[in-house]
Amino acid sequence: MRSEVRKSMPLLSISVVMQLTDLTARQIRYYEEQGFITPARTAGNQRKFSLNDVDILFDIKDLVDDQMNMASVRKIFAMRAQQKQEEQDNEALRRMMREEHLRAQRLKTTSIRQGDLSRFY
DNA sequence: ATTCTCACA
DNA sequence: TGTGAGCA
Repeated sequence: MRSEVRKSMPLLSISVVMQLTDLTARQIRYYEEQGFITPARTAGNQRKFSLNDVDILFDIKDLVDDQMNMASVRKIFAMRAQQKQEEQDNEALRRMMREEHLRAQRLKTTSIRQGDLSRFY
């Protein structure tokens, strides 16, 4: 259909695309470099974007935003996990120290000889 | 005035 | 990705 032709017609300057997509010129050029869009060029080597290009840029932007959100979520989860891990480690350490303390007291008050005590380890 | 490529105190 | 340089 001719709509594809229209959508692919190169007529937007980079400044217009910037305003439309809220992306920086740097980003737009970078995405082209990555092969996501293939804007046409004028005789003066200036980019001319089609509506399809803009459409793709919107998609890319959404994906990038999602990635950032995921990164944020991961950070939060990682911090929580780390915090819990530290709490568990601390608790484990306390238990060990308490065990040590009790054992030391048993050694002090018990009449069992060292040799026999080894059976409990 | 705009955009382009290239490069990095 | 930002940003500034030097062109077209």
